[in-house]
Amino acid sequence: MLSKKTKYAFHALTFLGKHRDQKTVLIQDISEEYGISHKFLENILLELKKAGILGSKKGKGGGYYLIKEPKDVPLSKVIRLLDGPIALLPCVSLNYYEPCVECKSEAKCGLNKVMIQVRDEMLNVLENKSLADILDKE
Amino acid sequence: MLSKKTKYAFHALTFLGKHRDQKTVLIQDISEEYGISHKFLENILLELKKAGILGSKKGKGGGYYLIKEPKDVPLSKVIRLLDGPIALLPCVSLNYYEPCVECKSEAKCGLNKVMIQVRDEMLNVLENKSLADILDKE
DNA sequence: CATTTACCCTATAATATTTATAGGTTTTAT
DNA sequence: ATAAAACCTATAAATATTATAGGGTAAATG
Repeated sequence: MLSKKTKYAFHALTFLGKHRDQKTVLIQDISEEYGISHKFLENILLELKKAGILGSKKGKGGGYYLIKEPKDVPLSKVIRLLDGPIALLPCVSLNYYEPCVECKSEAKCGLNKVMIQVRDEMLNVLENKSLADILDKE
Repeated sequence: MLSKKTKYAFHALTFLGKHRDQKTVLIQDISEEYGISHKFLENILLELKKAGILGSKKGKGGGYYLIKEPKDVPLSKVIRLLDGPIALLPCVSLNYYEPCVECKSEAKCGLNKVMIQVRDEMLNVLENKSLADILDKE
């Protein structure tokens, strides 16, 4: 399951995607729409900004806005950013690789090999679906 | 990511699958092979037994053994048993459904719709890969 | 039939992660 | 100047995961 952080990130991105006609959107508008604590959401939006997905403007009249085209925000990017690895085991993660301490040889580990296949099939889905697909269905 | 519990379950099932010629396998043999605490593993094997995947024999000469054919133990079954939902959101889980508190209408939620598609594609992979696939690659 | 072996069961402690809060700092428009 | 709003870092609270403990129960053996 995704963490609440990631789910909230998707909600926020959806809201921002639906209001691209506006210059900026307040944190508060998003937090009220989904009943998310303002401060918690703030941290999430900051991370999305640092990742280059959102832009922001400080001061009066400021707020957040979507920088990227929705089709250029794959689900995989958001999940990796807020939740970490998509792979089911550390030893098959592309972005967060770590060896399994109990494993004597990855080359001989059947679980490792199967989980690489699972990872590739999951990635195929999560990299090809994007914020645009969510917005299309709203 | 899978929990250690689930990863250990896969290790144990792999070990039991590789020793199907024996009548039974000791918890200790498995725990030593993978460096898993005996007691922690015991809880995991018990759950696998309650789920009808393993059988056991008490007393001297006892131990665990695989009841099911490896091809009849899909990854999805083990993951659901030890880790819970496969779906990325509670509102799209088939086996552990819960509505999202922040959601006014699932029918109008684009995130919900996309995550249903993701779930179906993930399930397609996890239901069609089984312990047999792991054993084939050992 | 006593003893040993090994699974069975429940509770609880330790640790890690997630979720949430707090409080100040900086920037900008008016 | 003042108010509005994002920025930043630290820490507290809650929850989930991981691990341990200790006795209970069944079966085999001599």
